[in-house]
This record gives sequence, C-alpha cells and structure tokens, in this order.
Amino acid sequence: MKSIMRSILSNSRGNLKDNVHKIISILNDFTEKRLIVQGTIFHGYLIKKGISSQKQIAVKLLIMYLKSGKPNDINQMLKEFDGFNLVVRNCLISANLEWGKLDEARQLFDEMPERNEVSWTAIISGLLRYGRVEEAIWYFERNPFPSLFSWTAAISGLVQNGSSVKAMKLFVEMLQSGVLPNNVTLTSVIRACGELSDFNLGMCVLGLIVKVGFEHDLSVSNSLITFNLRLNDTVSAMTIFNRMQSKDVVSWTAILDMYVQMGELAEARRVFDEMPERNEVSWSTMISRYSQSGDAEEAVNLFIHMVQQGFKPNKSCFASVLSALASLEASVLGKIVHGHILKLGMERDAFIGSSLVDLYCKCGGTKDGRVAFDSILEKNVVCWNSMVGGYSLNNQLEEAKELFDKIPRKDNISWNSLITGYLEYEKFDEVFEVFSDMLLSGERPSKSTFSSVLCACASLASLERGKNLHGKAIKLGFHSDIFVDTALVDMYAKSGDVESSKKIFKRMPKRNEISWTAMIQGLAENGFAEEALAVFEEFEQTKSIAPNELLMLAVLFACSHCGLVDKGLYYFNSMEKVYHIQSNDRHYTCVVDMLSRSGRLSEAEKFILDMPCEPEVQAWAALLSGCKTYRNERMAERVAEKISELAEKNPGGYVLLSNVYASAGRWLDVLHMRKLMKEKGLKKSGGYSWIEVRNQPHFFYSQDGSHNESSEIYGVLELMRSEMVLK
DNA sequence: CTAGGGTTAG
Repeated sequence: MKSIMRSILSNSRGNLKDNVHKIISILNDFTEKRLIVQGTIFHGYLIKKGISSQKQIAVKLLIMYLKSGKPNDINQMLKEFDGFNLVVRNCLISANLEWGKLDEARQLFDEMPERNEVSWTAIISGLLRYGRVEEAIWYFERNPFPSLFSWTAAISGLVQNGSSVKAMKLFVEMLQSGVLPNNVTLTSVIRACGELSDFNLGMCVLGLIVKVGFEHDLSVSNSLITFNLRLNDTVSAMTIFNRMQSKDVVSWTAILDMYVQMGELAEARRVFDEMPERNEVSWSTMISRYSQSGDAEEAVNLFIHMVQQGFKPNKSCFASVLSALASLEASVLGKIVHGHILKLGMERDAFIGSSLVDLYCKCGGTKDGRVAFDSILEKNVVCWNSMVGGYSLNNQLEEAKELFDKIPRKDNISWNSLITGYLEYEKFDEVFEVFSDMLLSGERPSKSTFSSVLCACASLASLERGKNLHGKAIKLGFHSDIFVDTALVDMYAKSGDVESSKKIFKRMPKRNEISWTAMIQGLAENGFAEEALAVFEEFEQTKSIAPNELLMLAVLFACSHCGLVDKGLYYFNSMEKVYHIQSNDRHYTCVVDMLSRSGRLSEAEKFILDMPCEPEVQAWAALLSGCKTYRNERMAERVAEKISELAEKNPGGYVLLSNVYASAGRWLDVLHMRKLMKEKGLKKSGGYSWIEVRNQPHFFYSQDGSHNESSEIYGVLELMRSEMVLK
C-alpha cells in the first residue's frame, strides 16, 4: 500500500493523464481482488489530493464500492454522482445483477431515462446468467442496438443456461442478419455444439472458423479442445493442444481435465504440478476433481495451499471446498471458510448457499443450515433439495415435508431426498406414500428411487409390494442396473424368497461388493450358510473387487451359523493380513458368538478379553448365552458381572441383563433391573412381529394389545390344534 | 460479450 502511494506521489509532478491511468489501473486491481479496505484508504488519499471527483476516477471508485457488495449505500452514491447518470445507472444495474437482485436491476433498467448499448447488453446477459431465459429474450427482441456484442451476450448466456439449441438458432439468425461472429461468439457456439454432443454441427462451425480466419485464435482453440473432450476424442484434443503456438492457463487446465476424464487423477495432478502458470480456475479444477472423486482431504489440503500462495478463491472454488468439508463433517474449518464468504458477500449465491446448507446439515446444525438457505437470493432447485435433504438427514421429517411441498419446480432429486429421509428413519408408510405421489405427479422414478423403495420393502419383508416394484422397474428399463438389482436381491432374500434372489443375482451383468454382501447375507440369514460360503469363494475367485467390512461380517455370520468355527477364525485372521480391512467391534462379536455357539467357551472369553477395542454388550451377551447352553455357571457369573458394569454406560445393557436374569429364573434380580431402568427413565421398546396380507401389514406386539383380531386368530389356532391332536 | 472450474440424493 505504502509503495503504491509513494509511486503515485513521486509521479504527482508529472503528466496528469499518466497519473489518471495509473490510478484507474490500481482501482481496477482493487475491484477485481475485492480489496475494499485498501480501496477505501486509497480513496481517502485521492480526496486529499483533490482528484477523487475527476470523472473517470469517480466512476471507477463507484464501481469498486458497488462490486464490494454494500447495497445499502446505493442511494447515497447515486445522489453524489448525479452528473453522469447513464454510466452510473449501468454500473448499478450490473452490480445488482451480480448480487442476484434481478428484480431491482430490472426496475432500474425500466426506469432509465435513456439507455445505451451497454445497458441493454447488461440486462440481457444478467438475466440469462440466472436462467431467466424468457425475460432475457423479451428484452433482446426489443433491443434497438443489435450489435455483435449483444448477439454474443445472448448466445453465450443461452449456452450457459443449457439452452444450446436456442443459442444455435440465435447464431443462425445473427449470420442471416449479416453480422459476422468474432472469436468470443465462436467460443460460445463451439461450446453449444459440445453440450449437444453434435459432431456434425461442430464440423460446420469449424468450417466457418477457418473461413473467418480464427482457427489459430487462442480462445477458439481452447474451446475446440473441450469440444473434442466432450465427444470423447482425446486424441484430437491432444493434437490441437500440441499444435497450438501459444498456450495459456485455460489450455493447460483443459488438458488437466482430460486426464481426469480418462480416470487418471494422478496424471492430472502431475500436469497441475508442472503447469507453467496456474490461476484460481486451475486450482478450482484440481480441488473440485479431488472432491468429486471422493478424496475430500486432498481437496481441502489443496485449498489451504491455494490460499497460502495468495490466490483468491472464487465462487466455484468455495462451492467445491465446502462440499469437501461437508463430506468430512469439518464444521470448525467450515465456519472459518463461511466467515470469509460472508466477508466477500458471496453467501447469497445459489451454488455457495447450497454447499453451506449441506455443510451445516451434515454437521447436524439444521438451524444454521436454514439461515444459509434463507440468505440465498435466487434459489434454484439444488438449494431446495439440499435443505430438504438436510432436514431428512437429521430426522426433522415434518420440516422436510413442509419445505418439499413449497419447492416451485421439483426434480427427481427432490423426491428422492424426501424418500431417503423417510427410509433412513424407518417411516416406511411415508416412503410408499411419497413414492405414489411421485408417480401421480408424473415424475419418472430413477434407479435410486427404486433402490430406496425396494429397501423399504426389504425392511418390511413386503414381498407383494417388492414384486410390484420389480415389474415397474423392468417396464422403465432398469432391469439390469446394478443398484436396482442389488436392492432386488436384498428385498427377495429378506422376504424369504431366496430362489428369486439367487435368480436375479446370477443374471446380474455387473456386481459390486454390496451386491455380493446382499447375496451372502441373504443366504446365511435364510439358513443356507454353506451356500453363502460357496458364493463367497466364488467372489474371491473374481479377484476384481476387494471385500469390505460389511461383506466380511456377512461371511463371519455365515460361518457362525453353520458351525464352521475354524473356517470363520481363518477368515477373521486373514481380514487384516490378506484384505487389509480393520476389524471392528461387530466382527469381534460375531467371532465370540461363533465360539460360544460351538461350546469353545474359554476360547471365547479369552478372545473377548484380548480385544483391542471396547467389546459390544452383545459380545458378552453371546458368551453368556453360550454359558447357559453349555451349563458353565461359574463363567456365567463372571460374564453377568461384566454386563452389569457395562449397563451403567449402555442403557441397552439393562434390557439385556434383565432378559438374562429372567431366563435364569432369577426374578428378584429382574425386578431390581426393571426398577433401575425406571429410575433412569429407560423404556424397553416393545418387540413385534408382522406379516403382510394383500399389501396390508398386520402387527403382533409382544406386550399390550397384540392384534385387534387376536381372539379370532386364537380361535382358528385352537381349531387347528385340535385337528392336529385328533390325527 | 469469452474458452477452463461450481452445489443436492443414491
């Protein structure tokens, strides 16, 4: 700052024009880098020098303040700059557009006493930037200055909105009206061809490019690289890149993205590290790619490096890093980044807002998430979905439903977010209700819709509904989708129809570790433990997929249920050595259960005591049940002692212990336990069972009430019993 | 007025 002042001062005796140029370039720099504090100090200096109201400088100062995002001072400024209204109003319009205050911008535009080409171009491109295509076209058609600029603004705006067909139509109209494109127009048009994945159209445009003489233009070449990447022609992309006489950051970033597209993230990183020049977009690209491919930590690391090296993150970059922070549930770092965003006035942006909503909700703070949601100015469907998803995630399902009903234009993800919320918290009736609303609304269910709703069927063992959905999925062409098929395998197995489950599993063209887990677990739970292990051996021979924790748990469960203790121990011991999977408490419980069931009680006890992590209460319970079966009362006494210790910490332990005492006939201890539970305000959740008859589940509760037709049911049972006794 | 980078569910 001081050095800038000094250089101005030393020049102050020189040519005034040179000084103005210098001041303007400094102000431009402050504006671009949003250095509002430095800018204000500099403003003070200019006032002192008596040149702050020089026309060009005054406008630049105004733009700097406008871009720094202080909408409340607008009116004051307008009054001060009442000499050159048109320019100032244009600035105001673009500033309002930048803040997303579209209606204010429109009002300002409509009330302008006179308008120039810049005013028209600003309002058209601004509206397009926020997807208000209809309004933009309305203005475009009334534009009295249809210059190359405004044609280009409209075309590029349409492309950015995904309305590439409309953009191409406009381009043809432009050519017909006798206006020739420049390199800027052409880059947008090539992008449109890429969005449409239309090779022939691209070739036509290429002909035009050569004809107009832009084939060696840097921007045009860059967009041609991207066009070829869109069409998966990496060879042509690389050829263009190699033939370019001059390359810039954009070219390098495009090639970086090419390697990502080819699945070579490491190679992309190498390009990134060796690029001759990097800017905030190159950083953004690398950060977002790490975030998208699941390496959130590296994304955040890179972001920190970027800031340390003095790069100013922009909206896209913030959106990417917030998404990475959300998946890491890093609320502390998230709040720091949020602070910076607030300082820059970017929290009103839809992309950043959505990420903030997601971040806070993933960290459990739906209230903070809602604040972030409410501060977004122009909400798109993603913002709504993030908030609905956030409520769903945190079991605030009423809020989720209420907000969902307010979404102006719902998309597939809106429906799925609500459905997964209900599924997660086992509100299965609501899952089906929302699903049928979805069908009624005309929204086509997607693969993830099917996998969620099928999962609800699996949890309810609702075979009829599951079969119905299976039919619908086939009709919609999802019959060989890996997610849908896996859900079907699980649904049929959980509903007891192992044959159908096996049939679907067998004809799956592709399987992932979840598919294999569903099949192995399904077979084991239905009493086909040996077959489950055979499937696991088949899995091992594929060698293409590594098993995960859940798959190994299913395998151990199978071993435990067919008495193959040594095999189970073998698999357990090879988990870390062979498969590099850290065994968790649930795996240990499974092994304890396995040993206890086969009577190897002292081994089980030693195993439990040697565990590197805290054993689950269930592990002790499994051992205790073994003690009971094999009548080892002394060990039972020790284990019960241990369980009651754990019960202090784990409320589930009381329930378990009271059951253990009950089965041992120690009723006094049972009473004691119940009393303790009551004192601690614990309730034993009632067990129940259910069957489904014609899509209608019938519940049977272990405690009160049971079933409202229980007398009839018992009547029939009695009848059947007497029949059986007679024969 | 521009090419390269952005958010949500599974």
